Amino acid sequence: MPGGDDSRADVLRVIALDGPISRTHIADHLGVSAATVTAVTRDLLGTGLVRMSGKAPAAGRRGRPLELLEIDPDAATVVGCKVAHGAVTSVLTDLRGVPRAHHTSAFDPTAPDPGRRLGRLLAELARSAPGRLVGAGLGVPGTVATDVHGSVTTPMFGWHDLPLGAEVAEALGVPVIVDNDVNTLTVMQGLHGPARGVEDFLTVTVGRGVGLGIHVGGQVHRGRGGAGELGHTRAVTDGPRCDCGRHGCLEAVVADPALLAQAVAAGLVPADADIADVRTLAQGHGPDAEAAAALFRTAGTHLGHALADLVNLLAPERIILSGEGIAGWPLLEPGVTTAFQDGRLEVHGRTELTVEPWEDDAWAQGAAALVLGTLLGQPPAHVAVADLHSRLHDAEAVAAR
Amino acid sequence: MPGGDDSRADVLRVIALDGPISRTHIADHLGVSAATVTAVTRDLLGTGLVRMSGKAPAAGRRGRPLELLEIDPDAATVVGCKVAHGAVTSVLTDLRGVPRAHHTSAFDPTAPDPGRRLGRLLAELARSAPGRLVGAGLGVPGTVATDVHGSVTTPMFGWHDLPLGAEVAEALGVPVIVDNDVNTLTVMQGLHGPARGVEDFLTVTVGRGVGLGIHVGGQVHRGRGGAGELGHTRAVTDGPRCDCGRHGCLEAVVADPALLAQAVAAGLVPADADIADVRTLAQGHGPDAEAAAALFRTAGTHLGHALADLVNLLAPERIILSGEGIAGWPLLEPGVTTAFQDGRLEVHGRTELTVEPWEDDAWAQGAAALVLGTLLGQPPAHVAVADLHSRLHDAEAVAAR
DNA sequence: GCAACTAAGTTTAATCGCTGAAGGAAAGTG
DNA sequence: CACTTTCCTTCAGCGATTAAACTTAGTTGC
Repeated sequence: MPGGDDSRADVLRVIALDGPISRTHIADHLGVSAATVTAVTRDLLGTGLVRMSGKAPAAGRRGRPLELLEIDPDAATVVGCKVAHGAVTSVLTDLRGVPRAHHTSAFDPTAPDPGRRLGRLLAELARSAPGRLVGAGLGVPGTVATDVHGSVTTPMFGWHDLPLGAEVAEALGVPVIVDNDVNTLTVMQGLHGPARGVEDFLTVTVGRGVGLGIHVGGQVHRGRGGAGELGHTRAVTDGPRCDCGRHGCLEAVVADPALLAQAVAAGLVPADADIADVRTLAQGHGPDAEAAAALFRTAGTHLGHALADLVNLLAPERIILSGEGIAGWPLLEPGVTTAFQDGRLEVHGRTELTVEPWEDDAWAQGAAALVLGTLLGQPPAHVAVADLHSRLHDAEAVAAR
Repeated sequence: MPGGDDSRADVLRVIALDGPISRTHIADHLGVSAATVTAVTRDLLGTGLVRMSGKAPAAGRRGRPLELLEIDPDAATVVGCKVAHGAVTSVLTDLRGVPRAHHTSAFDPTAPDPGRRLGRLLAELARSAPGRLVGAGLGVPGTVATDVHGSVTTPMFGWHDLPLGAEVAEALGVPVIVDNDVNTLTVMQGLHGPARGVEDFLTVTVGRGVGLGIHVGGQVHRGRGGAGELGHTRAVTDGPRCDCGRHGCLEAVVADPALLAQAVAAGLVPADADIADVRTLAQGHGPDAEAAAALFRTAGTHLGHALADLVNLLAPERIILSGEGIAGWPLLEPGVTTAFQDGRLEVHGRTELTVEPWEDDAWAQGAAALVLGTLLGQPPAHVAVADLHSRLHDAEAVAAR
């Protein structure tokens, strides 16, 4: 094989991320010689994973024009999927991570046999794939063990060490990577989002719970599994009781259910209201509106403090704030900004805070990106079925038939 | 050069860390062929960095005996140094990181021109080095910028962007690596301490302040510089004022000065007492002793909570607790253990907490280990003078004369 | 004491990935 | 049409690595 497996994956990655791109630029980008790139791309073109995509004028306006190379979108397909509370959102992407199809299905994670049902659901979806399926990524709430079965523990779903990855992999017949949903979003940021190319950043999501994705040294940090439980760090001494049994957890003071409960308890909204009602109220006028707005401001302050502490601990270049709860950002913003500024040490004053209201699609796209990252040379996360690369080679063999 | 620079450093590292060791074992360890190891070790033996150290019986009790190889302790020397408040503690180590000489000198970091004074001090020490000096590591409190000058900002010393690394490097004529002192201790753990070989662990130090060393993915995490400010995360809502200007910082409730201040304020000890007096009191009997013990218990609870939150965030395999303040461990222990158990999520129940009462020497040894890590193939930290490796090659040239 | 055996370490020829240099290809320029 | 510029390819050579054969240095068993 011309160009070792490493250069191969390197070149493929550059084409996937920065394509369409010329061979000369790939060589510059990777710091290898043009000769190497010629050899490797010849191979990639042969397999059908990569194709030519027209020409562009040379750099100095004269000279031989560039031959642009890009991923063939129809050569291989990856499934990305976010498992949420009543529905799964899925995307089919090509090797660039660009979505080719979207799908949302009702899904009850608490009903029996969720792994096999999800597997069937995705297998059905995968039939419409434009290229050969080479892998699937799943983003789930809860903690994912670092074993080969992609075992998931999600109390909210009643899942305890559910071998989700293995079961879906069996149904699909391709490798499956399972990860915490916040991590999938984090991977997404690093590949296509505002944190593209940033080594150290954090993703914080607010919604039903509070999540944290930790990206350090160019990779998502998972620890021994279950890292990122920002929601269950202590925000308030002797605070309200949290679902986890402890008191004063961040989640118990800033997540949507907590805010809703506070509003109900204060008699601001009826017991059957939802969080959107509280937001609407808070954006109006009058004493009730001000009381509601104050709830958000206080929550924002707690969140801002938590973010400041994260900056003090990890010194990231950037924090990206997302999740459904960010729909209430204008209400949270005053509290967050003030506490975030006050809580940081001076040396960390340059950390940027970005707010990104991602849709569910983005989480699913991140799950696909997780697979792509592994295919394109990043260390694997939780792989449920062996060797993704061999699978890609299979795909090449088929494409080259 | 036989064996690329990479294999060379790999082999040297294995010999340094696991030596005395046979060629066959090195090959197994690195996953390379015996032929490669033969070539590389011949070269290393030629330079004098490595030497033979006897033989050992072969694996199956018969067969040719193993020829053991080890680092020549006299071939090269590294200086490690911890700059503390009234003194610097230094060690000279060989390439294994084993100390060959210790030294402590009075040093006033607040007096003028600290960089040049430290440089002269270390240059004097380095004269007694048994081998050629190849680098120096400095551990300092405060935050170290990620520039090439090893710039340090330590308010306690009145240092603001002091180019400590560059100044010491000029005096010594060798590359100097500067890092936060907790990070040097952390590197030490990973190489020779209880966290040897552990990918993800944390070092927490308690004393004059509260420090945190973050080791993830096999490396110390520094973020954009100044990561690990655990002491200035918020432990108590509306807590006592901290030196940093904020309120309720962990440091303001558990560090030695804070405990002392509390004891003085409660009238338990006179105003000119020190923290050791408070500990002695707390270990006695009577109402004052109990009141003092309660202070430690409360502080321990705050510390335990902070540790639990770190576990929830980062899911490390292990936390190592150290620092001068750990002299009071029997007093802190009840609070720490309870809060640490209560505060962790169930999934993180397996994280181990180890208490290690390191001496100042260990910090200095860690600073030396920082240089060794870089020499032996780990990514560099903050290098003040270019290319450590070329310096090692110089050393080889001399040794091979 | 001497062959037989075993395991460690060395030598050697071949392979592999990569590169520099030279050259070919495709455009614009005068 | 020659000339320049830039991109891409070809090709010989280099250096790191390896598998396989070989040497070395011990123990074991007769």
